[in-house]
Amino acid sequence: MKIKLVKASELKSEILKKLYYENALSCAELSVLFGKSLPIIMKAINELIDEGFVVEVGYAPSSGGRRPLNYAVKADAMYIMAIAMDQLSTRIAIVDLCNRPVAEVEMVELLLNNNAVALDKLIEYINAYILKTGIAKERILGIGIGMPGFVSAADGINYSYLDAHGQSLNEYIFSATGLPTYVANDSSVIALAEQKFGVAKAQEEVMVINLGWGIGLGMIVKGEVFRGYDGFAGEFSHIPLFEDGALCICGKQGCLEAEASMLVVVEKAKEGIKQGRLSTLQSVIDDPLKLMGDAIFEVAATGDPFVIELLSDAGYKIGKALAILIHIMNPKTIVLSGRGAKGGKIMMAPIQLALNKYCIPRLAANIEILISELGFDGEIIGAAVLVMENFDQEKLIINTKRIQMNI
Amino acid sequence: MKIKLVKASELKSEILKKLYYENALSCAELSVLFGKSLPIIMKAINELIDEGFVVEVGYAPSSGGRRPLNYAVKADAMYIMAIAMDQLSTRIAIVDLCNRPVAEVEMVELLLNNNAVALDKLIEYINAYILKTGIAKERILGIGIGMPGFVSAADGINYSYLDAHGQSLNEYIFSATGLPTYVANDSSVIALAEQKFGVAKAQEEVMVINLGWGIGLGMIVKGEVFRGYDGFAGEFSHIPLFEDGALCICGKQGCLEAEASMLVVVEKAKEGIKQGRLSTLQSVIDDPLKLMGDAIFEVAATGDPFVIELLSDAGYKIGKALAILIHIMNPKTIVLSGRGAKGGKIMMAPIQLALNKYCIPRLAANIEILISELGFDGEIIGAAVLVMENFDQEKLIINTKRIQMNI
DNA sequence: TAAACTTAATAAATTATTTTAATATCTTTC
DNA sequence: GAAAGATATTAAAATAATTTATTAAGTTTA
Repeated sequence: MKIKLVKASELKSEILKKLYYENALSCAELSVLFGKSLPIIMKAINELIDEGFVVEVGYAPSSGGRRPLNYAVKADAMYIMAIAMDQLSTRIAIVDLCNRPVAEVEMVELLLNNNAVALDKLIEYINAYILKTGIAKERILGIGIGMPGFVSAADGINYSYLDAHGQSLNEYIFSATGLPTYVANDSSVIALAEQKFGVAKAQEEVMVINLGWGIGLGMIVKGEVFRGYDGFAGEFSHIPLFEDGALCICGKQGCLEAEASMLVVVEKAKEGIKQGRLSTLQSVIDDPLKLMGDAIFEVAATGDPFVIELLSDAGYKIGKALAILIHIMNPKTIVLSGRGAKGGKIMMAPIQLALNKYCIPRLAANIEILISELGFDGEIIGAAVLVMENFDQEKLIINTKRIQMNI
Repeated sequence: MKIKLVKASELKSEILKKLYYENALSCAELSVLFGKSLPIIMKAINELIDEGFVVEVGYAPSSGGRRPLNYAVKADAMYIMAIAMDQLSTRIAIVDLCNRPVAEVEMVELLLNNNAVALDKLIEYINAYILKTGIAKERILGIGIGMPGFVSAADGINYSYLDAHGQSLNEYIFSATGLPTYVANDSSVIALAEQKFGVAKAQEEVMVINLGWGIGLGMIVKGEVFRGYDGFAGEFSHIPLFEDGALCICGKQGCLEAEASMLVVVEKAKEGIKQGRLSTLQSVIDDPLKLMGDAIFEVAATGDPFVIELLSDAGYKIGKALAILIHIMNPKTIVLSGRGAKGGKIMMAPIQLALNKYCIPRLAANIEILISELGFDGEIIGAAVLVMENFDQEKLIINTKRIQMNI
């Protein structure tokens, strides 16, 4: 692993971040990781222990000498509020520094589309949840929010939903809750989670496909989330893919999303069953969208031919789009994530088929396609990571005082 | 501009690189650029002067105080061998540290396709050129080579041409010439040139389109050339773009290259004229490919309707491909470069037309499309940059000795 | 036109970092 | 199972970097 250059003044917060991501490390390991001498790492670690952020967690196995003492973040030193939104509903959680929820994750209905009060509703839910869990705001490091739409994480603006009258959502929510807030596109948040805690851990070149009601793309480039110049990179689902495809909500024809998203699969399923196709789905055909979506994966697992046909068709189309992505990005790994990751196993074969057809063999040869193990939790974990990514020395100092004041 | 963290042991070579890119800088500017204190920059600069790499170049205008003393690289301290290859011919140059050729640039015929002796021929040409110019090898920093094909710059291997029996081209050419050698894909080399010395100077998110016999893509991501995991990123011209397009040399159908490359434009021109289309191109229809290509741009500039129609058609198709690229990468700038950049002006309108049709408006809105001013020199300059990108403290020390030995 | 204000370069003092050496603890090998 | 080799931690010495203060040189403004 290449060493990460950090300024001396940022060393302590960078060590804390590293421990958050890596769980447990020894001083010697941190020394090589940061390219700093042992004494200076030692000093930083001891200060972090005194400040209540880090604890010793026993000895690691020896590799031929004295056993190294491992250090880890103190899980309950601080908490992180992690929020995962989609067009229909929003999940709210507070997790500790080991990403474990400290209270039940709450799911609330919150329609984003054409909803002028969505933002204020969200803030209500946030404040209510904090109150309910009884956790002091001073112990919460910040709020991370993954949300659909054209989101500029740098500016904190979502150009599609949650209008804060041109103001930054980060600032708006901060002033309404008192907590530092960071928003980002849902797919980029899921990519963060997969690269820090998921199947793509520590990998440098990863494309994470967010299979949901739409089809999103979170990109990891050179080991970091890539968002492009305006923050809109990874707008994968609306590239012109099929010459005479279905009409898309974006107004264009032939978008991937209009051909292969979970929404389309559900609708095709309904359509097919109405026209007499046999399927065990028949019993849930009048259920709301969300339940129908869940049912599809259950039924697929039991081998329902019609559903498998639908998922295969979607998979092949996703594969064609992936072929384009691979040509441009040449990633090492592609991760199928999001709520639709459950169907990943079934889609794998048609995706590979499409890659064989549309990819230059040399490019497709070494591609590794993985299915997320974080699944539905990915966006929550990613939202927490988002807060830690923005953690710096300044915040370390602020929160040190809070811990010592024993709030 | 954000500061660049460097290890103390690499400071001098990093300063030298910076001066190479920026032409002239004061100590105070370097101090903020590297986030180091003035005394330490001062010390490094004075050492570089003593070693013969840097010279004072007069005072910069004052911004309200004492006028800063500017420093620049000593242009003739060292030389760089820069080589630009395409499938048919190869240009060889030796440039000084201001990228000025110190002898006439030589163009030699060198077919890459199915040519087992191409590599050894290249080495012959290299050695002969050095001999001819009379420059001591010890004064040449290294050889940078831009070449078509699937090139892994990291491994120094071209999987398409110039087979060195699995060995690294970098090493093979080094052992045959005694000069450190760095190869890279031609389009990525052109992108380097555009970002360091061209219209995309210092920009962070740039897509450089290499319009040539094929259509290449060099990507600048986060201010650096992006090559992907295996080094094959930017394989732009073979994405599945047109459902029933022309057959491509890659074996697939509907590739951009098979529809819009200069090769295709030339062939369509010949075809059209044979079928009776009127054009001032008529007189050169039996000329070799290269001359015909040059003629196309000359004739286009005079307003030949048939040629403009052909270029517009190609432009529209390139625009459709750019739409895909923009959706995925969200760049700030797109640069039309390579030998076909001369036709950029004419292609601009149809490209914009295609973007309007195929791009989500928000993404296309702020895109800046520029035409290269480096033109045909781009690849040569980029090849020189490639050598400087690989310049480090170790090489600085080696070459300091050489300069002091007065070779 | 001189005083006040900026900016740049240099020197000395202070602070921070790394090396080196010493010690503690564990694994391997004879 | 003791001695040799390896790794981790701690302490002291040596080195390096930054801050601060000072001098120099130029601009702006009253």
